[in-house]
Amino acid sequence: MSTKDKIIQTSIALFNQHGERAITTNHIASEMGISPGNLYYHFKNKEDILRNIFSLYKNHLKDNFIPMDKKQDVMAQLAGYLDSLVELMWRFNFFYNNLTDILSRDNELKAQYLEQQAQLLEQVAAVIVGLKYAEVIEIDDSDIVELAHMVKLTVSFWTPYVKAHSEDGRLSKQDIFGGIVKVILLFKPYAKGAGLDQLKELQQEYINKQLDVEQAVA
Amino acid sequence: MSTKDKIIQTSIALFNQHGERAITTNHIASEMGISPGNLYYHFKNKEDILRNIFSLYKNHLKDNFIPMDKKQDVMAQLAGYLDSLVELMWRFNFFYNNLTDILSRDNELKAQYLEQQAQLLEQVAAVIVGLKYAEVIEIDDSDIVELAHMVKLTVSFWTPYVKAHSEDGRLSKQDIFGGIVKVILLFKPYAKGAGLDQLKELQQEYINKQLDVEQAVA
DNA sequence: GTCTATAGTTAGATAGAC
DNA sequence: GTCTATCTAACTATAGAC
Repeated sequence: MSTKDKIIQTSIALFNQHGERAITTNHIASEMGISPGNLYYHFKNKEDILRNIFSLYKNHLKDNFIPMDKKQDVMAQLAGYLDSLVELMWRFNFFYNNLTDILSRDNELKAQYLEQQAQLLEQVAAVIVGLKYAEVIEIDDSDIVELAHMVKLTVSFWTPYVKAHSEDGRLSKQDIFGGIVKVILLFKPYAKGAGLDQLKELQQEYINKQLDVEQAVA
Repeated sequence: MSTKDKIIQTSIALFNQHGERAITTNHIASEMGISPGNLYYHFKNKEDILRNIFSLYKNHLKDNFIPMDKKQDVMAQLAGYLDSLVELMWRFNFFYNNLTDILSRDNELKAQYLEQQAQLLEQVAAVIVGLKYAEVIEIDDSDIVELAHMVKLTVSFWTPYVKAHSEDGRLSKQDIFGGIVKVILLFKPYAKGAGLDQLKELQQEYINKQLDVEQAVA
């Protein structure tokens, strides 16, 4: 791995462990065993590192949140989206913990974030519409965007919520599954008939993952 | 107002405007026209100020989130709780924006927060139970705590969510009403019959407040 | 591409006079 | 209770050698 990539990966790991605020460029360099000067050869400043991390975040969503295929099984696609969200919430959890601060310090990043989130809202709304047309759920059209916001809010802030409620402020991968259980909870009261049973089953899968002690804490 | 109280009020105002991270003890003193030394006469350090602000937060909830009276109108009591949440979300919005950081820096505050939030969870669950017994909503007992968590998550992180999505990163009091609309949205799909109509009406009230340009931006 | 050394800045906090 | 002066520590970033 190139030094540049290693700086990005080390930064993500340290930010997730200790929080973006607590980690300085010196900490990152020190953890890697390189000099601060070398870090600044590869990145203009800390914001430059954060922008590169955000690119990874964007790409993850671009690669995994592809539009629904109406000919395929809707529930299987939903499960795929939820799995990709698990990865997102785990890998970039530091980002949500300091979202307001990070965005307020960098207007360019903020602009990118706004654009990306607007697109994500569309995509989430499209999934809800897909569930509606597949008759998994029944929902007024006027509530679709509102529900999409709630899904986004939950995905974004589940990890800070868990951290705030854990004694040591730490997060395990299993905690993430609890967030997915909450996302499914958002859909569940709109479900009917066979759709309700499917959602309950899917929710139970994530409840099991959440409780599974065998689960690796990567 | 005593200098001590004025420091607390000024801190809240500055933290809400610029974020807790961006505001130093010097900024607070300067804004008040007092010396940094004077500020440190009244407070041991920045965390000491934050603990005092958290006391106000706790007291607000203690005074406004009193247990439901089953003999009184359930919907009226719900409306009262929601109004007190508006105040909470507005007045202490800086706190949620930096929740992870603030709690990770002060173990004593963290302990207080954990205790307070555990109690709040009970109270929110009790309200949901109240809505169920008043037959406003219909919900499985196993979902009540999950839904209570979602209410708490929404109340806590609605303001960071709005800030992250606003061009200038600023928040107006009207934005808060949008969060209450989301809380009601959480209940709505569980509602039935007359209860559904009442919830829709209540939600519409907050939608109107959200859109009302006359609303003061205190 | 990497290092050492360090400049420049700011935040947090204290000492001691009034 | 309030001020001035100041110190320490830490963080960001750069210069210049290798």
